[in-house]
Amino acid sequence: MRGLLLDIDYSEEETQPVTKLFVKGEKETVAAIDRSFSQFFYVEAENPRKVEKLISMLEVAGNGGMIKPKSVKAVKLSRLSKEVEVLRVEARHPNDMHPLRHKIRELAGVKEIYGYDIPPMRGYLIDRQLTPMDGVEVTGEVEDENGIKTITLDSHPKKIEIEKPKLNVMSFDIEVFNPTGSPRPEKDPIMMISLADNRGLKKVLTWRNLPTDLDYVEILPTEKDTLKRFIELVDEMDVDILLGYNTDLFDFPYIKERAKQHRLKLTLGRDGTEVVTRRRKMATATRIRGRVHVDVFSMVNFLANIGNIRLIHYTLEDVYRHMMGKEKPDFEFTKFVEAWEKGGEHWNRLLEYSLSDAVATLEIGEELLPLFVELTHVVGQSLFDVSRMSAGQLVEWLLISEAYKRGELIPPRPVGDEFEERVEETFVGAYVMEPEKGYHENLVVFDFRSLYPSIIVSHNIDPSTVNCKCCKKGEATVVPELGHMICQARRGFVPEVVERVVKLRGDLKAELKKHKKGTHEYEIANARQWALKILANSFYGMLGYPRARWYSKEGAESVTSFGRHYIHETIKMAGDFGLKVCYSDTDSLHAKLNGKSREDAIKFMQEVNKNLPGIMELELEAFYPRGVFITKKRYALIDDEGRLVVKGLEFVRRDWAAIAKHTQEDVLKAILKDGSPEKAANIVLDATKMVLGGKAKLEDLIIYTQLKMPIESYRAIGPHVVAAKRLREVGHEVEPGMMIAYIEAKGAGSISDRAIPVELFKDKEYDADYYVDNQILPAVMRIMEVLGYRDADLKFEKKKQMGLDKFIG
DNA sequence: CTTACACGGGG
DNA sequence: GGGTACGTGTAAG
Repeated sequence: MRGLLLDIDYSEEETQPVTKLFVKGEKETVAAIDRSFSQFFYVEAENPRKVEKLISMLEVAGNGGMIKPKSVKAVKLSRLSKEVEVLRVEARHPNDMHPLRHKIRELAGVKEIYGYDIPPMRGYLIDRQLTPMDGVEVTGEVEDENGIKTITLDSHPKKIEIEKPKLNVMSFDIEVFNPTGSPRPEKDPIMMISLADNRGLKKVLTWRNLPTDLDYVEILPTEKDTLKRFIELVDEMDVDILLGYNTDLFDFPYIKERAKQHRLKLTLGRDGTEVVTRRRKMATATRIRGRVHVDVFSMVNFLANIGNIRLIHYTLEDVYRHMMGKEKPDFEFTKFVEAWEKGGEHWNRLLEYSLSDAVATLEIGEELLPLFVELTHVVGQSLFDVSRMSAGQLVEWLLISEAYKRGELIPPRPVGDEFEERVEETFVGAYVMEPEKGYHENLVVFDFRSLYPSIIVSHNIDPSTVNCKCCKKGEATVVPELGHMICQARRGFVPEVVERVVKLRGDLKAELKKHKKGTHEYEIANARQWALKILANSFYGMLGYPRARWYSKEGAESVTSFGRHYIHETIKMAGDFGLKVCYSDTDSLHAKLNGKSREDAIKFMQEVNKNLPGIMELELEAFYPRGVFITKKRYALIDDEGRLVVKGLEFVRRDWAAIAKHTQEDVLKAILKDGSPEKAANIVLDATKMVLGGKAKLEDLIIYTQLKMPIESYRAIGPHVVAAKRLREVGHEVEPGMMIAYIEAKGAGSISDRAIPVELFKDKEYDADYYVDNQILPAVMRIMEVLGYRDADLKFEKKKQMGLDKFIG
């Protein structure tokens, strides 16, 4: 059978490890079963022959029996490009890997062990050279099992070229009952589940029978039936990719708990299996066998981390506005209970809002999936994994795969002292210019994104080439300022891979010109070149990341040293051309047009590019009509479409009062949208006047902070802890996870002493000074002070009015 | 001054 | 698979 390798899964059947490939063919999706893969690692030893003998006789007690290696044999590989003979040890079972490695580590003469920290699924893909989301051919015996056709492989699956089938993409979203502020999965039901797919399906499943005229609403008898219907629809629609927004951290864990309460198995798997949630300390991810669960938020977050999307907040609403240029309805989470209980127009709006979340998630997902599918192709790991990886992890898995192909040993991930030592190692990073603080108009931003990959390639920077022993004096390249010697006799592994990525991208950019924008071919080639660009730009970060396998402090600092050299040159050229550079960070250059036209700016860029060596290229990021620069790494810009680009200012969060958040937002808009710092100053004055005059609405003063532990566990008694105690005193049930909503009251004592839960605030007087001095002013002052305002200028006081009017003209 | 705790996305 | 998420903010102590 030939088809698309949608996903891969590893499990155990009667203690035998089994790898399952889910292959989407023209007619159906099958599970191909491979029982032939064994995990392995390599042992480097002083005397390989002797150690080989020791290993072959090895027996370790563990896993309820005696563990023996499946096989051991000597092979010739390379380590940092130098040939080395090592022993390949295969394990009968993945669980044997750990005890075997530890026992072997203790054998006399063993120097290092490689490749033990590659999980079976990933190792399988690398060893078999398969690419998920790409063509595969499987052969073997067919049988039906659990409702899915199964093929027991009789040979290794083969990577092939295929016409890509259209995938069934569905998005979903849940709304949950939240009477205590934050919903408690053990108690609070799921009110509704919305679904949208790429074939026009739009549905809201709910179990509350309130009048509504919305035709996409399907009413079910109970919450359990609603969940069952969701599972049924996923199966019926034969979903390949299931999308959600923050579903890893919220929806799936929540649904799982609700299903547990109802003793319902969440059998979303294509083979009828339950979803598997891997709960890790900080991240959880839910896997659905035979389908790919993609959390759109994690893709968005990835693009935010690499600087491709820059927003103040990454809510679905904000991301949708930014990416699709459309508004979606909003619904206050504090109004959920009322809508659920009382129905009416609120109920209709809640249903609409819920569906709009699923629709927006689908649209954003469809926009981003091509990129992540291409990353999957290049990196060679599953879409499920790739969509959740950081840029550094992507590069690392690409390198692991490339290393394996070349017979290069995979360095272990650094642990313990090695990691600690690396953290201690600091080096001079990129050049960041002190910005010309304040408000500017007519800005152009260039970036040098390909700077670091070009440096790595053209200067051959690799863990093995910095200060190598092989080059004679005069042969190696000398790094500016640092004096490191870079080997020129031997090509490094990292630059070789970077070069391949960069070259592939160059080819694609040429191919792109052959296609018309908007055609399928163009979109695919464009996603692919984008993927390659992201990867190329991530190698440097990896070199300097203490947890990276191919870490090289000397390599990383050599890259930044060359980088500083080039950016300084470019800044100088911009100045000579007549642009006024007001900020620069690493590989970017922000300049005022300074009377020049946009065309002139582009001419300048072309001029620079003419004189740059190799693949190095200065690119136009965008023109920005207005901007305000605050400090290094903190600035805000507005583009031609009126979109705000905010860097380093996103410090107003839910544990801040709404009045502070709104004032900060309004201030930024006044400065950037209206170009009026004066208007911004007046906004702050009005806000402080209102608060000091006792006129603020209580709901704008509420601070939401989550109680993360039982009250007794707190050593530092913060305001939300005191507020929670007060709630408990009047008989409320207080438990970890609850959102505490409180207001600061006027009076004596610390902030904590005066934190009153909203429910108990009643006729109390709020602490106006706190809201002005600790909420509004800190939120806006960073911005306002670079515009020449002091906090006293923005705090409404009667006696100062006269002077201030004069000041702001 | 150091230490403790919370934020993000979701509802 | 496994893990030290991660960088930055306020208030308590």
